[in-house]
Amino acid sequence: MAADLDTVLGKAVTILRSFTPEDQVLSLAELVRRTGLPKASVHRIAADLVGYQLLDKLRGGYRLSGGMFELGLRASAERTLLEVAMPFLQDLYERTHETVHLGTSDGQAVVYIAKIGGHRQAASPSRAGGRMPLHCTAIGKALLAHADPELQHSILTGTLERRTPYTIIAPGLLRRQLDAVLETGTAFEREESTPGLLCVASPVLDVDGRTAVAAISVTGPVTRFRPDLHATAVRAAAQGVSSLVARRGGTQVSSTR
Amino acid sequence: MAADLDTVLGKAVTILRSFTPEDQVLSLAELVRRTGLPKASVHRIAADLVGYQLLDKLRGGYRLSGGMFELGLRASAERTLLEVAMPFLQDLYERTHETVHLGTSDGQAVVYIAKIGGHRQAASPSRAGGRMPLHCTAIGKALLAHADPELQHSILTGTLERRTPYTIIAPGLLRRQLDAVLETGTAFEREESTPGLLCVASPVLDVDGRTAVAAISVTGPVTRFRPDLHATAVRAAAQGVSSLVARRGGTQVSSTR
DNA sequence: CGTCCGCGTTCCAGTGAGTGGAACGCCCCG
DNA sequence: CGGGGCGTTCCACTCACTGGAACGCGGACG
Repeated sequence: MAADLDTVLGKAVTILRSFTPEDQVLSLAELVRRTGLPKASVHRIAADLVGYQLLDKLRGGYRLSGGMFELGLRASAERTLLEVAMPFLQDLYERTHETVHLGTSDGQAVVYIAKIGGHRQAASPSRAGGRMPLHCTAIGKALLAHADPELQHSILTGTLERRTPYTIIAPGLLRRQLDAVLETGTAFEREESTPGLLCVASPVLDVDGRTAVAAISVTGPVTRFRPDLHATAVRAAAQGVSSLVARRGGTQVSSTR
Repeated sequence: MAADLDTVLGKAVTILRSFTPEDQVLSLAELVRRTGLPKASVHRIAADLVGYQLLDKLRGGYRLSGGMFELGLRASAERTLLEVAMPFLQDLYERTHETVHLGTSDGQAVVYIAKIGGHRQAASPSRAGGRMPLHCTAIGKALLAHADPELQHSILTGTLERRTPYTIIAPGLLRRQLDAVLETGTAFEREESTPGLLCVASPVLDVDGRTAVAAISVTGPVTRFRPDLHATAVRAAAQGVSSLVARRGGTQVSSTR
């Protein structure tokens, strides 16, 4: 795990990794502090990295460069949905500090792939691998809205399980909500699956911009959670994942580890 | 330019760079061939890179890993619109083999920021820095559709310059096209600015998902170009840029080089 | 004005990390 | 069985990398 600090490569990687989304530009001294490496070494290696277009040197410090960005993009293709999504989920959690979920459909129900945060609320059946009905979760609605007509029909005409007093069991209302999802790109849930919990979700779309590969959501307690405030952040994250997943066909959901 | 091949770092970078979107997985032998480095060195360095989570080793070869991807994402924030967009423009060009444009609005007209391809058609006023009216180009329409009402109004009620027999000069029709852009995320142009040229464009949206930061387009000759075939690719590229530009406020259009 | 501090840069002699040619084992194919 | 391509391992040489130290600069402070 710990990058080997006794090799050039290890030092270089350590330097590159000490940049964070918060601190884009780091001075030499700051790099020395963060990495614990000798000043001269950091100076030399950073200079080399600039030469290799992995860092930009600007007055005031260094910055990860466009070359680095491009290299990362190349890595995004052929990547697993989870791998691509994870940074976005992290980011989303940083912004909202509420529980973040990534989920797909197995054709009948929501299947949760990943969950971040949620120190506050224990458990919920949303642990990775957990399942929940499509009709009463934000992720489910986001997926269902983009699902093929048959699935929609079978869900809408089937029994809509009542999980809470607020679960929507009227097909007409649900239908209208799904239409709204297509228009706004955002799905909501208000205590429809678990009392006290609100949720916003956005679909991760395939290249065609129609079929949903997965959906991302943010969940929080009725007491303080304002779903609409996070709607754009959720949508942005979902779009980000969409655009990266979309490149080059392979939509393998699970890791081949 | 040429990465220094006599240093560990240089070799490592060379190895990383020899992965392309087409060839995701490279065998050791293939890496040796591409880099021209001695087999033993490639083997050792690749192994190290795996240790640093920059490469995955899987049966059959190596692959840029999730760690690499994440590092690239970090580099995307604080990046210039052009820098972020460029890889997507490249990719779009690879797919379509038609002229690709990136453009913004300066509040009155389209300003072209970048252009790729177009060996076939000479010039056009679209060279980076060039300007074109908003009402008769696909990029212009994409931008205008998301512009604030005042700008829309002033353009629609002003004189719509007739550049070709096909230029749309009826405010009503233009208005309807702009509405369509908002719905579909795609803007079209058919010989409205230059005889013989068709164009598809999609807006690069800001975090809020409403205001357009820029737009991306693909242009081709009437003779063979099928705009609708490329619509999804263009939209995907634009969304990709959107999601990356959206992270962390700074939308600086030009480079600070 | 002098002093001090933090930062970036440069120097340089010592040395061990990196080097790469070569040899090895494996598998597939003819 | 022999040949070729591939991944892996070995190892003695050496030169690229090391990092402590010294330097120059600019800004803050008294």
